[in-house]
Amino acid sequence: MVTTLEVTDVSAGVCCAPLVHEPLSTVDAERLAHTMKALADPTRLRLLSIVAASEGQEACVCDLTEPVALSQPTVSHHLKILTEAGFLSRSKRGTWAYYALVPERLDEVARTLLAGSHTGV
Amino acid sequence: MVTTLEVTDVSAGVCCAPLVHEPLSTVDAERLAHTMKALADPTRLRLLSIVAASEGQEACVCDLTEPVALSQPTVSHHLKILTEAGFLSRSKRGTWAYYALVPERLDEVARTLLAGSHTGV
DNA sequence: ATCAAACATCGATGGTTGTCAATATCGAGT
DNA sequence: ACTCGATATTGACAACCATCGATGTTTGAT
Repeated sequence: MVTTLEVTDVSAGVCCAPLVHEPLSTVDAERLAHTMKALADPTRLRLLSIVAASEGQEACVCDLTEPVALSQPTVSHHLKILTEAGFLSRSKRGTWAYYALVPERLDEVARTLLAGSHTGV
Repeated sequence: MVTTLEVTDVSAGVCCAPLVHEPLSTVDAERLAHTMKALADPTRLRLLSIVAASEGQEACVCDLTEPVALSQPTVSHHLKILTEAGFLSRSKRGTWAYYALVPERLDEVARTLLAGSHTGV
C-alpha cells in the first residue's frame, strides 16, 4: 500500500497582512479575498467542520458525500478549493483520498482578522 | 446639526459557532458563510482597512471613493454589505454618512475560526 | 489482463454578484 | 420654495460560481 503525501503551496501566505492597522495594498486585498472566498460557502464550511470533528481530523471523500447530501464531483470540487486555500491537506492511501485539517492555517487567518477590541474586559 | 446613530441588527450572531469542534448545522453554516462572504471581496477588504486606519476609525463615503477608484454607488453598495454584516456602523452627520469600524465584530469572527493549533509556541 | 471502486476532471447550466449610469432621496443653506 | 451637494436606490449587464451528469484516471483485487 502506497502512501502519498501532497503538500499544497501556501506561499501566497496572508500571514502578515494586518487588515486593521494600515490600508491593504491591492495585491494583499486580492490574496486575502481569495482566501476568504474559500470560507464563504456553507457547504465548504460544513465540510471543514466535519473533517475537523472526525477521527484524527481527517476524512475521505466517501465519508463526506452523504453528510452534505451533494454529488461526489461537487464534494471533490469543494475539497479542492479548501485544499488550495491551505485549510486542508490531501493524502492518498490506496484508492481513498484523505483530507486532513490544517489548523495552523485557520489560526493564521484568524490572527489576520483580529482587531484587538477589549470586549467586556 | 442632527446626529443619527443607526444600530445594525447583529442578532444573527456567529458568536458561538465553534467550526472546528463539532459539525456545523446547515443553518449555522449558512449564517457564517453569509458573514464570510462580506469579507470575500478585495474592494470590501480595502474599504475596511482604510476605515480602520482612519482618524477615529471612521470615514465618510466621499473619503473612500477615490482610494478604491470606483464609482460612488459601488462604494455605497459595499459599505452597505459590510454594515449589514456588522463590521461597520453608520452614523449620519449632516449630509455626510460616516462609517466606523466595529472591531468587536472582527474579533468575534476571528474567534470563530480559531482552531487552537500551537504554532511554534 | 481485466474489472470494479474511489476519486478527479470536463462541459453545461442556472443562479449569484460586482459594476456602472441614471435616478431618487435627503439635508443645508439661500 | 428652490438649489446644490452627498448619499442611497434602481435597473441592466457581464463575469463568476455551485451544481450536476458524463467521462477519465488510478488503484487494488481477481
